[in-house]
Amino acid sequence: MTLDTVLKQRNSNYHHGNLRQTLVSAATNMIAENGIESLSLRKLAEKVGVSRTAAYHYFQDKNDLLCAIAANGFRRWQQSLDQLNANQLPERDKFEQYILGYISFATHNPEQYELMFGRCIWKQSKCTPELQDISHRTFQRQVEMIEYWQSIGLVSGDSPLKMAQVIWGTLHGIAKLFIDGVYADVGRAEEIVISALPMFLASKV
Amino acid sequence: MTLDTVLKQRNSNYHHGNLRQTLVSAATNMIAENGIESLSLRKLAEKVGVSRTAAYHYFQDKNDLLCAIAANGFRRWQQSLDQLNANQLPERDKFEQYILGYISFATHNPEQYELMFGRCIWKQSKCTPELQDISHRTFQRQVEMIEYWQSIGLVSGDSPLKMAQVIWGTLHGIAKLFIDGVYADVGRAEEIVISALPMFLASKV
DNA sequence: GCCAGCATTTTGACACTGTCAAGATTGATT
DNA sequence: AATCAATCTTGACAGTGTCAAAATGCTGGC
Repeated sequence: MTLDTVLKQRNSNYHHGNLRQTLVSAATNMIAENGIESLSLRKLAEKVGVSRTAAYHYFQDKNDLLCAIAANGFRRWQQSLDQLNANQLPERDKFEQYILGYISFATHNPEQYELMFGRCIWKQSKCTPELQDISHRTFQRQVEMIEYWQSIGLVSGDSPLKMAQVIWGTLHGIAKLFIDGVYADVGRAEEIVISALPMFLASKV
Repeated sequence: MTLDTVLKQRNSNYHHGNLRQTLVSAATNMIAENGIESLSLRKLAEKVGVSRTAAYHYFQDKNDLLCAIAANGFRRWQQSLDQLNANQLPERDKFEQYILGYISFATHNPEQYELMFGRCIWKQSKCTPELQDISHRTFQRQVEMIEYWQSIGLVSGDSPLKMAQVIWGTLHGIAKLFIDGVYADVGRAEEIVISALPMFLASKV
């Protein structure tokens, strides 16, 4: 596809060029601004400059689109894990960075986070194969990281798997209490999670 | 109001008698069965045998009704705390019962729990004065209980308030991961939270 | 160069939702 | 018995997700 083909396609609404990706990113912006519940396919279509049902050629339904947004979130989260592992830090600091990174990701992308880990998609267990796949891999990876930190004696607990689930639970819970507005001041989330850190560590240093 | 007045009111739809309470309890049942998102005022009205907009005489809008359900949830939760405190148990066992009770309440009333602690009401900060009041009292009480357990050396941590928030976060997070279907088998929630118990305790017994 | 076929987008329609304004019904009070 | 206020209903409107059928434009084969 040549450049002017793309440009020509930009002008006409027909054969938009990359409507699918445009829809996903526009939708991601819209939920970030006004929340998941106020996203409608019609407003999205209008924003993108396309008719109300155009999205149905790329997504089975609204849920399918939301799954795509969530999957993107997992990709971003995976990248930040890669970045963390690339650093040559002492494992204790890595663990701390992991925890802070989790809270930071959640509080800076609350709506995407909700799609990734919230009831919206998982409860009705209407989960795209793509999302199923990447989320499962991410969960797995998370568990393995914590299991590793436990195996080197950094993290406490007897059952590695259970401890991983507990730690994840703590991070998720603190994140959600702030994100959802039960606790008011989101800025305090990191502070709270730092105070949870010694709880996880085998030697309370 | 005499008995036959009530009975007469039962037959006619006009002057139902206690429509407000009927609506709340019917709605509570409906969300328990099919989830919050599939509750509509119209289906509710039909179930109760009343016209679509009848509820608007008792509730400002749908959110107002949901707040009433949440407030009821807090009342129930307060009662279970009363019951816990009435028991003459060693404090360690009380703490364990508290934790198990929390998870049990959440997993047995997932939709009501979501209304009490979830984004649905709090995020848009559209919170009834009644709900504001009782929820605030409950949060306060919860914090005080944990602060107490900490003051007698049962629970670890330096800042009592922060530790209370961390513990609550952990319970909330584990509950929500199961409730929302991120973790599959809800039955394992109690098992997980029990494995988190030593993490909270000052002496790991 | 043109046409068939295909991918892509639109239009029309439907059932469903929350909510408002105006009217209807009924029990209680005078 | 008449009036009033509380209570409930009807009608209406804009907004939603989604389906079926039609319209549009690109592309490969002649």
